[in-house]
Amino acid sequence: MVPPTVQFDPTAAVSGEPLGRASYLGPPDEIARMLLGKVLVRQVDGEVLAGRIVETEAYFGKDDPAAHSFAGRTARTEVLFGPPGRAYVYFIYGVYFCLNVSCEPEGQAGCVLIRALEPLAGIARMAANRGLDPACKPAQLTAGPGRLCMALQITRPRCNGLDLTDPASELRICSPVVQQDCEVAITARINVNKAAERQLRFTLKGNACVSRGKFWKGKSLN
DNA sequence: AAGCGGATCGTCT
DNA sequence: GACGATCCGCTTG
Repeated sequence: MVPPTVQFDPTAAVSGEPLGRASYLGPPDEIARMLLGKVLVRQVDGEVLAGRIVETEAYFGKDDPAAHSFAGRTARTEVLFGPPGRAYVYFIYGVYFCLNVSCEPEGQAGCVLIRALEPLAGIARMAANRGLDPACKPAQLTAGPGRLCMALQITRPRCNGLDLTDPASELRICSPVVQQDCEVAITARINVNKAAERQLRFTLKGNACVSRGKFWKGKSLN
C-alpha cells in the first residue's frame, strides 16, 4: 500500500459537521482510532483555528492505572465521569495544558488524549501563539499535546467541560470534508509508566506532525 | 545528535 | 511534600 500523501486545498472548507454524541459512547481505544483524520476546530476572536487529528491515546475509565480517573472521582476529574463528547483539559508540569475527549456513557470515565494535529487553518495565529515564525515546520506548531493546546489557545479555565458536539461551541471535533484512508500505527503510550505495555497510542503512519517516540527528548522535528 | 535539567503549580498523599 | 498523559534550551561529544 502506498503511504498516504496528504494534500490540502487552502481555499476549501476545512471541516464539516461536528461528530454527534453517540460517536463517543464506545470504548476509548475504538474512539481514539476513530478520531484520527477528524478535524479539531477552535474559534477565538472570530478566527478559526483548525487541525487534523493525527495522534491520539486511549485512557480507560476502569482498570487503567495510567488514567487520571483511576484514583476516583474528584473535582479535577469530574468532566471525565460526565456525558461523552466533552473536553477534559488538565494542567501539567506547572506549564502546559492537555486536551482530552470524554467517552463512554455518563458515570464511566474513559477518555482520549489528543496528542498531535496537522495544522489546517489559522496557521499565522498558531505560530504567534507558539512564539514561532509562520514559515516554521507545521510539526513545530502542533506536534505534542502541550504544543497543540498552546497553538489553539486551549486552557483549563477557558475550555474544560466544553461540549465538542455542539455546532455553536468554540471548541469542537468535526468530520473532515474528505475523509482520507490512511494507515494507522499502534504503539505504547508516551511518558506513561503504569500499564506501560498496553498498546493504546494511535497515529497516522508517516504523518510529519506525529510527535516523537518514547525516548525522544530533543527539539528537532523533521 | 543526544542527554540533562529547569520551569512552575494543581492535585492528592 | 512529591510529582506529573511536557517542552525547550543548554551542554557535551
